[in-house]
Amino acid sequence: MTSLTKKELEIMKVLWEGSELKPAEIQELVPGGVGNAALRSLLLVLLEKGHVQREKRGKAFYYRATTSRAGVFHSMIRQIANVFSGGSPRRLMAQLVENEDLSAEDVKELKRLLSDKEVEK
Amino acid sequence: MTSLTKKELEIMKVLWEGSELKPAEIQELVPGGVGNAALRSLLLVLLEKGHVQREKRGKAFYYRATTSRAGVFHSMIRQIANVFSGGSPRRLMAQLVENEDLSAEDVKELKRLLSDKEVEK
DNA sequence: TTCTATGTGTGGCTTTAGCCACACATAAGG
DNA sequence: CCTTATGTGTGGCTAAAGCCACACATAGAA
Repeated sequence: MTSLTKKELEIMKVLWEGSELKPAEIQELVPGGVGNAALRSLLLVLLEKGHVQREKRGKAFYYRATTSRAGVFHSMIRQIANVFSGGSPRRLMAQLVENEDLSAEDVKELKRLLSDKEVEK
Repeated sequence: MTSLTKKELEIMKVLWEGSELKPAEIQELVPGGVGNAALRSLLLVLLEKGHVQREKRGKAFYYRATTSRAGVFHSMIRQIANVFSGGSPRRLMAQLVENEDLSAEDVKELKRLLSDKEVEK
């Protein structure tokens, strides 16, 4: 899975949330902001990399994501884990518990999720 | 805090683990591998960005990290959270619980960590 | 049918990342 | 003192990221 640059990721974020969109629509939703021509260039790159497909409807191309949000998430997490926790997801999560000050409620919720996980095994 | 590129991050990883090192020493430890001259160029960039300091001892400069591992970790996590969980660390962790198949032992350990967190509040 | 607003394709620009060759400097050992 | 192994500084290269101007195309309204 070819990796995504910062700007490409912003675009994928929009597509993961918005299903089928044409450039002008995507443009307005890109978090960092981007010109129309620049956006279209990036869409072509994403097309080549296989991260999106497009289909002509009327005058415009409509784009949709083809690579899964979860897959990209997973590989980004793995990269971070490699640097900060020797590749271990568990140790990564442990560091998150330490560093990202969670509210008492957050902690409760997470414990609940983990318990569910235990049961379904 | 200026952000780090892939290669710069690899170098910082080495420095976070190795305290005071000269280029030749760093070079051998960089995970992805890198030429000596290339490495030194990157060190100068890191110097300008304020991520490292250096001090001459004998013939060589010895480098050490000045930005904290935890700080960089935090900001990288925040970036990922922005894309994948609306900026919320809790939801990020929830996604990790869902996606990163943890062993039964991992789950237990994490619950324990969370319980500790609860107590110390 | 003609016009126009909306899209597209193309070519090319600037900046940054990443890398390296080569000339010069110098600590430290003989 | 002289040599040499080890570092450094400089200048510059290529590839990729990110961006945009402008000419051409055409769906759909008038």
